[in-house]
Amino acid sequence: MASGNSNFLSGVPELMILRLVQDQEMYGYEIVQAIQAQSRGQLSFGEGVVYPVLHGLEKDGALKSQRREVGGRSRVYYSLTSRGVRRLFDLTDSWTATTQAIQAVLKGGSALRTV
Amino acid sequence: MASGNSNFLSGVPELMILRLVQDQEMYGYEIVQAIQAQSRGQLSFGEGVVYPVLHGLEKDGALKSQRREVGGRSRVYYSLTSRGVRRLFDLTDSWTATTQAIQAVLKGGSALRTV
DNA sequence: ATGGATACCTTGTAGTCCAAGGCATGTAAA
DNA sequence: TTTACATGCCTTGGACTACAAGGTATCCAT
Repeated sequence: MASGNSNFLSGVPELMILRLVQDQEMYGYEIVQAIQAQSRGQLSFGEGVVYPVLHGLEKDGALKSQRREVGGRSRVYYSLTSRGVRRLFDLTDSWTATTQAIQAVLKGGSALRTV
Repeated sequence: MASGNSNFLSGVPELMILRLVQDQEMYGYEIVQAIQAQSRGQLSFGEGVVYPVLHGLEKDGALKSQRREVGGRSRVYYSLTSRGVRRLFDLTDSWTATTQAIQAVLKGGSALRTV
């Protein structure tokens, strides 16, 4: 049910996916639900968001995939490559820096009052 | 000079603008520089970003404008309407909730380990 | 046998940032 | 004087991205 992801989410799916796959290899459908669960329903990226990002990351060499049959189900498991690890670090840094910068502006002109 | 705003910025210009104009009425060109200054160069939204957002917000009734001549310069000053105040509050809440949700996922499956 | 969950996928649309350009005025340097 | 730069407004075109919607297929429970 959870939906209505109002904005502020550009680039976030990629970051979330890389982070989740860092802990353990996962498949697309699982990732969709993990994001909902771990964000307590706040975030909800549909399969139309997740699958294209997975394919893009694999194409860029940040993820590697492995198709596997589990209980009569065909799943595509993804895991991080060394390149993906680097990418995750970079994105995390970028995320931190960006949110801090935004916070600085939200807080007010403290940077100006330093005069 | 400052540029290279890598991602994570969808909807952020609108939030920044509303927040800045909350403190004092400002004009477009001034806003462009204020964002750079207050974020210490981390954020940099060009005029091609700021002006359309200003026009959109005014069209939505969140901002009201007033053209004024200052030192032979023609400036368009923007200030918040009551609707803009409401919008700023909503966006700020949304921003906070979203970043916290993202943080929760970044931190790890603590939500799952609660089992 | 019907529906729902699982599991993969693609298409089209809409929204947003952004670089690049264009116009006009003031001021300072050359 | 003319050249350049900062100020100040604006729009256009492209590119990216989230998202809804739809499509296929299997399994399980009703």
